Amino acid sequence: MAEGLRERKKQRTRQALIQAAMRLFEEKGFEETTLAEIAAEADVSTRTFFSYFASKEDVLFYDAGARLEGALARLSARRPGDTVADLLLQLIDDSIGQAIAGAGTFDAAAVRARLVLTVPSLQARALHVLLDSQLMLAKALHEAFRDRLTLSEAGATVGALIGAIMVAVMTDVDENRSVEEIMATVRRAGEIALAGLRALG
Amino acid sequence: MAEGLRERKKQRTRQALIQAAMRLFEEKGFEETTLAEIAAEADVSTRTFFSYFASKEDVLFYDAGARLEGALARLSARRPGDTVADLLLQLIDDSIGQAIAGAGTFDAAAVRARLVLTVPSLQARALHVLLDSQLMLAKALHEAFRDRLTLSEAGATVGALIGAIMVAVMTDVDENRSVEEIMATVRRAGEIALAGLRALG
DNA sequence: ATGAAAAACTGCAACGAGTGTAAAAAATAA
DNA sequence: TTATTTTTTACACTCGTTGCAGTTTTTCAT
Repeated sequence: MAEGLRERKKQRTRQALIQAAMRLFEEKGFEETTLAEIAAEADVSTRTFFSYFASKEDVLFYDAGARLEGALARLSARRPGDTVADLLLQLIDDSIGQAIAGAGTFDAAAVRARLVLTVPSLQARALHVLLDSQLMLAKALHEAFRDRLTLSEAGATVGALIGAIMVAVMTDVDENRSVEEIMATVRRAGEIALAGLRALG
Repeated sequence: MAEGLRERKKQRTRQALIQAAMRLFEEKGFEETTLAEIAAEADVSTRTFFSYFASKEDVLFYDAGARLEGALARLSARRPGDTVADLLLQLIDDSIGQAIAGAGTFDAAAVRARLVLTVPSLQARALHVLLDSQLMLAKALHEAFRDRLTLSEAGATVGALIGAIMVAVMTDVDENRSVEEIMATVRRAGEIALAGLRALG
């Protein structure tokens, strides 16, 4: 773990950039925050920002990789008795759990959610990140259920579940529904998407 | 229909911009094509481009609005006997039909498909356009089946169907599957996503 | 037709994101 | 310490995008 000073310093710079960016995005909005400001706040040159993140948008999704890793681990830890639907619904529960857990303190997830809902370019980027995740999840699901699901079928399954939840939640958001209502919608969307799976076996 | 010279000229300029852009994207790639080149090819100033399209990416999706209109019309033309699943699968058939119909001549859809699959920013933008469409479709589906589907449920249904197809197709694309295989996957994904709907009634 | 009003187009200046490059600074290994 | 490797920095440049002010084109009432 002791990776040497160089590595530690890089992690510190990365964290500084993330925190500076999140703070500024929260405070003045995404488009109103300039890259120069983020770099200044993190005390590095503007150029250096780009050796840590490929774009201004990427900072916001700094933990996407870790999140995905967790989900993939869940899938590969499938126990013989688990059904496809059970395993996937577990993933959803996990995500909701994480969201609730982070509801105290300074919540990066909340800032991100607000930004993604209001800034078109961020929404687009979020969808792109989500698609990549779904492809990986599909692969993992296929591995976990080699006997029952082709890769395409695993893709359809993951896509149906995530797609159902995402669109249902967005309609709720458009209608200014409360958090409780949205949570209920997530459940219901999961049912709708996976009911077929149970029916088809 | 005769909207006057002004309107006709605007349509011509719009078409010129679209064709110039598509030709250049096809020829040299999206990122390699500069806005100045597109404008020059269409014989307008760079500045004028932006009174027709909000961004370079938007040109590629010039027909998204019309496509969506068509789908929405289909939904509102629901006849009393139609089930939700039938109506939605009809939409899918329509889209496939259009894709095949356009397979001759200079195919804008094919160019767009290739670009969307290879240029990350375009993929993100496409997903964003698709999400918006899904939200509208959900609203229309809700209107068409007021008695049976809440708005959230309509969202979940549309999201499940489109999500299933999209992710399944993308896994196929990643695996270099043939067009025939992909078409089969679309069918199968539709089944998986909507089987639950039939089961739930 | 003619001139005023509205709409569209243009050139120009400016800003910010992102990239290539070469030099400076910092960390590592010897 | 010195030599080597990695990281950071400054600088210059391209490109997408926007605001603005002035010019051209179309419309429309007379």
